[in-house]
Amino acid sequence: MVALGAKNKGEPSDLNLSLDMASPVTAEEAVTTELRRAIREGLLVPGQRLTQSEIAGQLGVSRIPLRDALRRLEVESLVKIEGHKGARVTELTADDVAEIYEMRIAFEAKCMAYAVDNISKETARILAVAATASADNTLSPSEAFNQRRSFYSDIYHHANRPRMRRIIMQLRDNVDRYHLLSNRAHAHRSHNELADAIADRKPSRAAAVLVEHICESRDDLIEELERGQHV
Amino acid sequence: MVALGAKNKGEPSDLNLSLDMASPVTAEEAVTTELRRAIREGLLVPGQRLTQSEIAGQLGVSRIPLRDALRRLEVESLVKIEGHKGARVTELTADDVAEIYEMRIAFEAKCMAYAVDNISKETARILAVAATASADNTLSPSEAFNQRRSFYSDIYHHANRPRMRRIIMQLRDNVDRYHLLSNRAHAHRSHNELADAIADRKPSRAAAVLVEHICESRDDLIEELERGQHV
DNA sequence: CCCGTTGATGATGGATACAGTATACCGCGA
DNA sequence: TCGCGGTATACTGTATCCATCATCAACGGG
Repeated sequence: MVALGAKNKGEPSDLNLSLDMASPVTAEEAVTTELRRAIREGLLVPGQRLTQSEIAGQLGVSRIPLRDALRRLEVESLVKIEGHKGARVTELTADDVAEIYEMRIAFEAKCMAYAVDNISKETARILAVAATASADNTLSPSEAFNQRRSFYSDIYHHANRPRMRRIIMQLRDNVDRYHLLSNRAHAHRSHNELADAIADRKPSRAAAVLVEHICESRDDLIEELERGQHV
Repeated sequence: MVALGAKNKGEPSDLNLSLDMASPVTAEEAVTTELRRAIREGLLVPGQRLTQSEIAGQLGVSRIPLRDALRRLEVESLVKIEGHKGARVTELTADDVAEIYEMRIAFEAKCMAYAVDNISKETARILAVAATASADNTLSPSEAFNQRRSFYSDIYHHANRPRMRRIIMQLRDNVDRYHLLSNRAHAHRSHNELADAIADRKPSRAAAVLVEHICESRDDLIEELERGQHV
């Protein structure tokens, strides 16, 4: 079950993947979760070829559940499956990133406002604490990322928009993997402002702060992407 | 290859499905398209159980491509797959519909404005003609529906927002199948207004007309749904 | 008479095996 | 030497088969 990257052929497939097999009912579910995580955290880099037998072997499962997982991830735009040619991790252009952020802004602003509008005073306090905590960068970058991710997931949960929340998280997954490069200078200040707005339960202010934060993040990423392309 | 509904067991599975096999490269692709169409057009009603062997047999394929298709449709929220229990066509509550429409309004308004902003004068004229044509109800309800659907798909294509467009079409698929019941009284007027706005190339006006149109459609559907629930 | 248990049945999830297609490599000819 | 064609290979797509789990009904006990 535990996996091992061994047969590097030419692609940089040094990935070591493993399934936890804790909660999921089916292997396909476990594979999907693991692959999604691997892509989000950059273990599977954009453009990388995903050979079915290879990945399946590394995960200790057959090709069937792996294919199911790939189909799902394709609808989530994390991989691209082509005819009889195979699957690859999707690559994003600057335009793609801009479009994704446009959608994120539209939905996340709504959800943030709804959430802050709905939550009780105690919940607001708890979430504000979580916001400041996720700004503390005493932990590793990837850990901090997961922290922030679950923080937003928690907040948006209170917006009572399950479908919108799901789309938001998918959109985040699509761009998050590119954020390994970006600098996170103003993240602290933004998150603290957001925590204040949440604690004070001011929906429109929270949404505004969030939008500004997302815009900064977007501009960083796009700049990084375009710089990388010019090289 | 041609299918035939025969073995009704208890569920109202009178469906007759068939694959065209024209363009698609893989059987899974054909199955996905056909199932999506069947769900959108109401051949597969919400809540209906989708037994793998049955559907696969009716489509003349094995269970494998069918399962792949189901996985995709699950991410699109058209079917719900549960553990070891099977797949069903998803049902929508009034809240779900409201949420979906909220997202549609946000995205479609943007796309309509972008599209009208981008298109040339000739394209505007062509699209306006298509808009009025799709309002002419000399053809069957389902035909009119597909006409409108492809009309919007065409327009949004000019918005240069491929991801947003894809999400929009998925959201439409999720609610369209409930529109068989709804009355389409004001559709004519709205579409004519929209055609004018497009022909005049006024983005904000086109978006406003569209939003109003979508809102009317939403209210019709929600009212219908709640009436159905109270019965 | 009711309820919990247990066995049978059917469907789903997964593995193995096979067919078809795209790609790469190699040889041939200009 | 370069371009082209053919074959060989490797991977994908699909079908068939097996294991596992859920559902339901019958049976026995309280």
